[in-house]
Amino acid sequence: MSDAQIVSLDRRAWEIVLSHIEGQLVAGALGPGDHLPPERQLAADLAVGRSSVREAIRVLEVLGLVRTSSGSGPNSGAVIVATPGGGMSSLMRLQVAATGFPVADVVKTRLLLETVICGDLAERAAKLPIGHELLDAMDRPGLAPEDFLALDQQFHLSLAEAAGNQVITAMMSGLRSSIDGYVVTGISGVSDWEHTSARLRAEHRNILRAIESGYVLTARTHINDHITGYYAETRLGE
Amino acid sequence: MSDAQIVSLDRRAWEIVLSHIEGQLVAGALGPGDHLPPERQLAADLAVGRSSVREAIRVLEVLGLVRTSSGSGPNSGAVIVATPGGGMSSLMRLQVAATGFPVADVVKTRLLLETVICGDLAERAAKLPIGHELLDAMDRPGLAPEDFLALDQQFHLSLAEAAGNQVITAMMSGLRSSIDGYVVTGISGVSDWEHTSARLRAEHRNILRAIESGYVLTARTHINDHITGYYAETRLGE
DNA sequence: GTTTGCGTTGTGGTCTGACCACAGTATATT
DNA sequence: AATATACTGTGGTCAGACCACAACGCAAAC
Repeated sequence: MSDAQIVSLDRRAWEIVLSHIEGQLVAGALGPGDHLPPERQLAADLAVGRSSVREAIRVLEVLGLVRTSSGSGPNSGAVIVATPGGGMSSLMRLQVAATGFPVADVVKTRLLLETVICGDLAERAAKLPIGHELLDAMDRPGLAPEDFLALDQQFHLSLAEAAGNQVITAMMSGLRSSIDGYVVTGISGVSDWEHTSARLRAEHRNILRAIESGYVLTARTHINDHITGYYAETRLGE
Repeated sequence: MSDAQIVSLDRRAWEIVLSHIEGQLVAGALGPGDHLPPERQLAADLAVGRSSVREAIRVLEVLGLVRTSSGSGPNSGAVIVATPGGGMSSLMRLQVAATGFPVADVVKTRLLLETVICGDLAERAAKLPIGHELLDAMDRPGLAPEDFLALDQQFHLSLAEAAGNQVITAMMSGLRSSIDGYVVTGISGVSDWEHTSARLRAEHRNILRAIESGYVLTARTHINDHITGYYAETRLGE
């Protein structure tokens, strides 16, 4: 069921380009920080049109594998970057938009992953200084709901990063941004934002305390209730 | 840090096209089964070049949102399909190739997700007729290792599908195909394939039995040992 | 009347060539 | 030596021209 790789039996020209680059990646000939050849040269080398090269590079860009910049000098051109978060976000956001991913499934998956993350962190009794900083920032009075949610996202993402699994971190990033629109819209349905945000902040503190104290089950329960409660309040995930 | 959507403040022309289509998706003006306008018309409508439209559509295609076909008639053109598996596979495969995703993290994530899946299925004591069919097919004598692994992949994917979470199913699909090359290469390091495949088949049966009997913890343990054992044998995930 | 065959039409797929904007770099000017 | 200027190479974009392909419609043949 997997696609044919490396061997360029691809029919469309842009797939030839994509396979070629992928082949160089797996062979180690290309890696993070390296520059792709200029589009014109790549087109000439592979005997395809420049537009086909561009389509392939466009795909790589959206998938978070390259960053392109115009101009001249060492910073120009297409550079391998391997930042999976952006690609995962685009993918999930569009899939949710096209109803390929039900919002409820996104919410459930987030709940699942984050519970595991917090359990892992608690088992190691991990210290989370960045988390404390973000929570302090969220305590600022008069913080707009949108800014609060942005910090909230950073907080949860920092937990994923602390867990140290890059795949899960990217997934969490994608999951959150895919329902970001719904989350932001959801706050309009909250009657007393002050009260809600105070509760969320307290729950965050509890989660952090349980993790740093090494209370595995408590951490899991807290994060589970935290997420479940918020989605229940905003009528999401139904 | 999500991207700006819908509002076309995008700088690059292809992003305008992508935003436009995404906007129609979230608005419900486009959905699975619908046709995108012809490339030429879309270019004219949005006042961009056709090549920019093509770049956007190419992205959507790789992400698993549209299927394109030439020719005329109701089957031609770009059709919304929302098949997330392909997009997730491309993304993860390329990220692994570019060392954005360490193989060890992929393996850990798969282990995590599949454990949860089997636990869920066991809680519902789900019946899995498709799983039995696949296992029967894997019992065929003289089956080539590659074919065995293909069926193995289908078996594990069928568990994910049975669990009913489309996000997790897509993730499982992507995770597996991203390390497919390593898995296939790994069998060359197995000294006695007959013995190994017999063990794998037996473990599959045990997993299925535990699930259908509703033994949650047993199912979880079995799937965990099954995956861990295989990766240990093929020296993967190190 | 039915079937067969062929041209028409509209779609994506591709290539070519031509610009533009931009950012470094080299050169000339002061 | 400092500054201004021209040059070069990069991605970004567009326009136009083909091609292959699949469906449709109409006409000819049966």
